[in-house]
Amino acid sequence: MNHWLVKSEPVKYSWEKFNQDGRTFWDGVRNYQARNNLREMKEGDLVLFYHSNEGKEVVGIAKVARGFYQDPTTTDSNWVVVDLVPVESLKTPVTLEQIKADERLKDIGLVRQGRLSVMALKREEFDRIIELGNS
DNA sequence: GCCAACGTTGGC
DNA sequence: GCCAACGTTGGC
Repeated sequence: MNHWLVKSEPVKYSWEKFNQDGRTFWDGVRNYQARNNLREMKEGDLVLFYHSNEGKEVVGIAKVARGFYQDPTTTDSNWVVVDLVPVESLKTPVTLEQIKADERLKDIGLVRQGRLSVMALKREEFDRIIELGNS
């Protein structure tokens, strides 16, 4: 199983809204690197949900409910989406500041490649963030 | 609101 | 195929 992190601006699509919806397709990715990551997501993979711009913190855990398929919001076959469902909220959100300050997390994609909106996480990184979020 | 980082586009 | 110009993202 793989681990991922996706970003969303809460103004556009927040964790709260996601939980109300119960399920969503992750659209709007228009970057090849992010798209390639979407294509590698498999049903059952776990995904951290990060709020960019406002909050700047990891707020919850989601799960891939359906692997990639054509983005229904465009006819351009370059772009795909995956279906996500919420799993649980972190007890305390893990801020970007905490991540940068953590010896084990300071090299993750979120810090090194700030603009990428869908990225892979190592299991250790994923587990560490969960640990911080539940302590 | 500014700016750094970085991806994309287009001229040559 | 290089590189300058430009656009977008996201932290501050």
